[in-house]
Amino acid sequence: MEDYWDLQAVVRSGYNTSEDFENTMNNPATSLFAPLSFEQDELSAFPEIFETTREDHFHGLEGTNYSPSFYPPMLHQTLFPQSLLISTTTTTTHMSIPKEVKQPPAQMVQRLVHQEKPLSGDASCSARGVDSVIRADKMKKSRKNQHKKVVQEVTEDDLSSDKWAWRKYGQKPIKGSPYPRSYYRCSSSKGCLARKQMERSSTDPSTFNITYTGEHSHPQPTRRNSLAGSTRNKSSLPKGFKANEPNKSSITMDSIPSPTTGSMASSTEEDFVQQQVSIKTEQQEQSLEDYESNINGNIAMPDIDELFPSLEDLEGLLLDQLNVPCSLMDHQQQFQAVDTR
DNA sequence: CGAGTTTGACCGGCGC
DNA sequence: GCGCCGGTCAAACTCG
Repeated sequence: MEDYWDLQAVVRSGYNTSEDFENTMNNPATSLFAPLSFEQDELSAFPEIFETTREDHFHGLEGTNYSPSFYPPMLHQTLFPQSLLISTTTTTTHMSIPKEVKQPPAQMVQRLVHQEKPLSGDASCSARGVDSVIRADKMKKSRKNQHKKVVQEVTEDDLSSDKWAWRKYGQKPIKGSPYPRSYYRCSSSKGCLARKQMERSSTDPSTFNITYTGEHSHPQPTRRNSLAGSTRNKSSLPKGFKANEPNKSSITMDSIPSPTTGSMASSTEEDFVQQQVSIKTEQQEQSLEDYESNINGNIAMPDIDELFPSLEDLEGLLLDQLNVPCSLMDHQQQFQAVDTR
């Protein structure tokens, strides 16, 4: 049961208040999928979670009917099995769902919310010649870009799932960390302001803390590292990071944890359901990525409703395969009611 | 030859 | 004002 703490953290992060969360936990249908209940002191142990609002997730999708947080936890985990990492201009959310969900919350919930200070106004450039002024101005522009920040903790396997093309432009030793931090910028488009910082976690060297700043000014490449002739950074691991590390293959759906692991006996029926849901998950993740990248690229997009299964479909899936009656429409209405408050 | 990486230098922010 | 620190630049280098 305790294996689900992170699941609840993710789901809870979609609620505006702890009260909303508790209400949902008390709903019989929802609690069916979220059997674990937190003690009050456990809830208060992670106040930062409640600072994260639904708008933080899937930023840019406002105004659409899409509202992923109303899925009950089991479905939420199934549909969005990895990190929810969308930030607004003022708040950054870091939600990491590890493949092995065995660790206590304190070890896993790290930096949840960042508040970036606005840059101080007219930082005058010390005159070291025209080049310095131009350079400083460039730097100022790029640093202005940092007001949007997304922090992600990933395993080495997940590094290869980054579909953007990055070019390394620096590496620095960081005080307090035995591992250097690498700096990358998007190499797909010249004017793209997207940046990425990668640093091996000092607490868990098998994972990396990745910070994304800025936004891509272009659609996502159809395939990762799709630059012509570029084969040099396939592993996405800088030299210093690769010591004793074999090249990892791309993430597969097989590696994504089952939401039922550890709490339900395995069976062929469940395997079938998991398989079907995994297929949907892969399609949905790709759809969401495409949608987000195309928003950035100002490309006309189909209605968001076309990208995800209807609630009726999901209800049918639950009923047919798990024999679990559940009214997701009620959940949606419940969360819409919360939204309008 | 083009694209990515390495690495020392430079810059601005911040705390003292 | 000074020094530390993180982020960036850019020349040199590497690789396919």
